[in-house]
Amino acid sequence: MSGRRRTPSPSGSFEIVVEAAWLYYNEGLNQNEIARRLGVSRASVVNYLQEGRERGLIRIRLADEPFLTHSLSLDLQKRFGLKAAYVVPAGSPGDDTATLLRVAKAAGTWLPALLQAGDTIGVAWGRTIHEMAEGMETVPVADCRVVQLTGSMATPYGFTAELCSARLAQRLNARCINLHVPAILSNAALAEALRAEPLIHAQLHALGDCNKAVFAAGSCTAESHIVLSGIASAADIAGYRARGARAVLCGRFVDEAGRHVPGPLDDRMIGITPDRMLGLELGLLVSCGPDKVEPMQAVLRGGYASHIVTDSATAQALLGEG
Amino acid sequence: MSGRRRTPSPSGSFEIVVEAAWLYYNEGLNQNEIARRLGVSRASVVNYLQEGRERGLIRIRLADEPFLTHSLSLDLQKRFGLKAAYVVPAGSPGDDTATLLRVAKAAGTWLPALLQAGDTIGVAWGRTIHEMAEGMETVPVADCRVVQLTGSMATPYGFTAELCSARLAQRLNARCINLHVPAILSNAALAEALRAEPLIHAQLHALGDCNKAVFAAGSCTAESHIVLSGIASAADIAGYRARGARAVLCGRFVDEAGRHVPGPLDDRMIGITPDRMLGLELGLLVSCGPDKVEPMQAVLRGGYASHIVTDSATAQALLGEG
DNA sequence: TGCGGTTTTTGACAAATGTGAAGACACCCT
DNA sequence: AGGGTGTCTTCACATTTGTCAAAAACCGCA
Repeated sequence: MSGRRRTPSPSGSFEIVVEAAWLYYNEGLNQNEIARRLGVSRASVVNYLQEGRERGLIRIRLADEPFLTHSLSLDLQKRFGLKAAYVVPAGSPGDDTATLLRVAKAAGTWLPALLQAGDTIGVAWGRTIHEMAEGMETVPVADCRVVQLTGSMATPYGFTAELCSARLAQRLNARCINLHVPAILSNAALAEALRAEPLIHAQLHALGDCNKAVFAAGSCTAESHIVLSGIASAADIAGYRARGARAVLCGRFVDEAGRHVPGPLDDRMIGITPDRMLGLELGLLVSCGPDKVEPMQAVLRGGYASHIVTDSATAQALLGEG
Repeated sequence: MSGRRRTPSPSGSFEIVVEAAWLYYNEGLNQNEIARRLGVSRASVVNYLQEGRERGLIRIRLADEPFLTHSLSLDLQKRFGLKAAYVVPAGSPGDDTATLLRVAKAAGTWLPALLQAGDTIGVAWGRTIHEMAEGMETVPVADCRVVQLTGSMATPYGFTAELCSARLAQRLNARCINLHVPAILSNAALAEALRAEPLIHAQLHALGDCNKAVFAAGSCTAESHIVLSGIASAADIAGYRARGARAVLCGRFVDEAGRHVPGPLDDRMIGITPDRMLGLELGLLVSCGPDKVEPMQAVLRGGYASHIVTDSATAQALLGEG
């Protein structure tokens, strides 16, 4: 749990680390007894255990059940026709970052249970998704692919669409299929030309192989990610909003019922379209925060999600209105 | 991990337990910080965490990988054509009970990963199997059934075939199909009559639905379980052994190549036969100890197992001879 | 409102765990 | 052989965690 420790290197024999960890976690001995049995000082036992934790030998997690069977979970499930809803406690209200990290963490621990060997998982872009991939443990999924659902974009934050998918792929020991093009081009002709490029074409084609997807709901306001990252201008947003857009899903605008709201940007964008995100085996919506309530509702009504991860305050808000 | 604690009851709100556990295990705060945040004494935090552990909210386990990728594991896998081999460190040599508990524990943590929704799991009888079921955490598997592969028997130990399957079913939240008849009758006619009983017949029929099985290898000697529990006499064993029997699999005798060795007891026994244990999706052999080396080799050669759990000393012995 | 009985919380102490600097050890290079 | 270099271990101390008995809060009931 606590901070860095131990002398540098990866240490000699792993055997003894395993033995110490076994005695400590499986047999419940304390460090003194272990030290005696192994014939080393207790401090060494501390080091072995530390190394075990660092190397991922020791896995500590909270059970999923309490979060899945919470009354808010069941309500969300029923209201929006979901297969399951993971609701984490909101924690300190006001601290949006803390809550976001909780939701991301929860998504990261839950995700492996939702995957199977052979899956192809589409991944969207966003802070939550990024934190999810970053913070999760490595859990190999056999014969698995991760594909990037949207093109790249200028990054006002420290992460990119590539990073989201690459990191997740790494965590799952999956092959990563990136989409090495900008999310938006300055004109439709160029976008069209790029889409026709063999390499890009193949990558876009791979999107059709996705049987599962992980995404967030983006807000459709002047402060949204999509504006800050330069995909759309505040004017664009205003225009879309006037035409009913209430959420952003993988860069595309959708209205309050989750229907795609086409517009001037579509032709210039490269990435998955909403129609292709319907009917997947798994659609995992990972989002939270008061500003995401409206977009989440839109995405949920559109039927894009079969599963959701959020916090209790957001869940309450989702259920409260309408 | 440590001993009993806390005042009796199941405590009021679970919310705060979850919150404390989240802060402690997911966010790495120490108990003082948590106490401050929650506005309670640190002692209360200790109690919440204790309760979380008791209620199964907090799951601590060692990763499977090190045990599956150990060189002995790979050797076993290759030598006996297994899909995977879980080899735990032998620990204190000479202390057979300690090793058996390790193997049982390992089997219990590994098993859920080998199961899927919809499985029907056949379960044999034995100390190892019993300890496995007893010591494992509850991990619900959807739409799952556990069936008892052998009839019941007098119990010189504290457990029965019923208990093995019942407890495992409980751990997996599975339906349990018991076989409420003696494993052995005093004469073939009676056994025949029992087998024809509608209720028993249906239960025996259910054995055919098993797609997975968990079993141990029994030794074929005068000291074996099968003698101590009164199924066979020392004389029976001697006879079978003279005819090549080297192991006991679910109460039936098999030779060094794992072929069924028929004999006088078969007609009087009620339970699965070796031929029906071949070709399952999963055959999990869980055994260890020097006396089990010969029987395990027989069972492995017979192709009954696709997966195995054992300790490193036993693994070495299995590989060493022949 | 006051009173047994019970559950929950807490403060003070005890035990277990974590840390940093110093020491031991092995290995390699000359 | 000698000395440098890096790893691994250990000692002495700091921090964190666990325990117990006593106090506080709670609850139903007269």
